[in-house]
Parts: sequence; structure tokens; C-alpha cells
Amino acid sequence: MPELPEVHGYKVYIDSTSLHKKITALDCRDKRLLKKPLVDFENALLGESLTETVRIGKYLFLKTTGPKILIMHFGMTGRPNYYKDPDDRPRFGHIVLTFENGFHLAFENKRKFGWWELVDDIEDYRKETNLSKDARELSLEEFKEALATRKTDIKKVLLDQSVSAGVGNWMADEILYQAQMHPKHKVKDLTEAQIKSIYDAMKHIIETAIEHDAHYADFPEDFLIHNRKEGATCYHTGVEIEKIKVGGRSTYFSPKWQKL
DNA sequence: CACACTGTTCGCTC
DNA sequence: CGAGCGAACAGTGT
Repeated sequence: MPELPEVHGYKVYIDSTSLHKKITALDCRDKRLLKKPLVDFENALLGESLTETVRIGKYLFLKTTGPKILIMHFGMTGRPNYYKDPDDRPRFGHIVLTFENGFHLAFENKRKFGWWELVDDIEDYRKETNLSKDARELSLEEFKEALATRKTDIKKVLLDQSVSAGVGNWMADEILYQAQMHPKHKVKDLTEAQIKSIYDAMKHIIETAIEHDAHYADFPEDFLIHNRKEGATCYHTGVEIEKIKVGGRSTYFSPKWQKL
């Protein structure tokens, strides 16, 4: 379930395996994952190399030696997989790049919610799609500004990629747990201090998660993620974690710790 | 078997 | 134009 810290790891992985190698083949098993015709991807990638990657939230932009920039979005179940033997193509490796050294980069996507796109310019794309700056780089001022026009539940707003790119379902729950904020607290009712505590929690969680390579089991013991399941109890209060729906998503929180 | 899960996107209302 | 809402999307896992 790739959110910001996981996609950060994918970036590091691709940087260390797949840059500066000429692309000799592109195989796509399911064209629904492509936002443009296959031939456009062939024209943009074959004979070129990947040169540099830029991550904004859950979006990974791959610059090439050509004029086009490849975007990978991993959806809910995606990950990259670099391998040598063609027989090792992963079961859900629906798109595969082959490099001149004979290695392959598979775009694994079990549930096919991920996709590839081609664009000319990252900033243009970011503005066209209302994608916020990456949560890791967002300032408190920018975060406040993004919340200023919003009225609905804080959890819903945190999931909006135009607010703070990269926050997903587990991170939103973790942020609100650490900021001791009820997921249904209305954004219009938040005080400055509450906004700051949400912002601080977000930053702390992102950096902690990246430090631990998004390996949840290694996170500090006071993180909700260890108890983000039915029947578990809150680390701080010992009270049972509750599961509710907010904005159609499953939401776990501690009713005693996160008051409305 | 019916449903949960994950993130984005669409279509609609206001 | 933009906020808000709910459904839709795919398909494996339970």
C-alpha cells in the first residue's frame, strides 16, 4: 500500500537500479494501465535512458534522455521490481522495460489501479492536476493556506492530494492519532495551534517512516499503526481502537485519546 | 459467498 | 470555479 514513504523507497530503488541504461524494449500486457497509446510510450522510451527521478507525493516522475517525462503512479498495490532472468518476471508485472544490459524493470500492479503517463513538464502537470507540493517539503504556511477554504472532516481533507501530496489512509489516521484530533473534526473549527500540531505530526511521521524504510514493524511503539486493527487497544489510554467510515474510507482512531 | 481493501477519478450538486 | 459527496474502477485476499 504505497503512500509517501513507500514511494520514496521505490524512488531510491529505481535510482540505484535503472538509471543511465538504454531502454531496448517495452512490453505492456494491459493497455488500461497506460494513459496514452502504447506507441507514444514506445516513441518516448525506446532507445532512450532514464536519467533522474522526482517524487511528488505518491507520483514518481522519471526524466529521460528524450524530451518526455514518464510518470508512474503505483495505485494501491504497485511496486517496481528489477530482475535479470526473463523467467523471473513477476506474476503481476504488467509493464516491463528491458535495458541494454539485459535486466528488466517490472511495474508490478496486482489490482491494476496504477498507471503510466507521459508529460513534457513536471510543474505544468502539477498545476493542471492540482497536485500539492510534496508533504515533505510543504511549509506550515502553505499547509494553513490549503486548509483555509475547507470546511469538511479533517481526515477527508488530509487525503486530498491537492492539500499535502503523499498522505494516504494509514498516514492520515496516524497523523490524527498523534495530534490527538478526532477524524471527523471539521477543518473550519480547527485552531491555529491544532493545525500546527497536525502539521508537526505529519512531518514527524513522514521522517520516521522514511528512516525505517516504511517498515511498519520498526516504527516507535507509540505509533497507531501497531494497533490499527479491530480489537486492538490504544497505547496511551488502553481503550479499544474504534473503526468508522470517514469519506468512504476505513478509519481507525482512539475515542478517548482523540476527542471531538 | 459477499465484502474489504487501496488511491484516484468521474459525475453530479451546490 | 471549486468544494463536497458517493460511486466506480480491478482483482486478490478473507
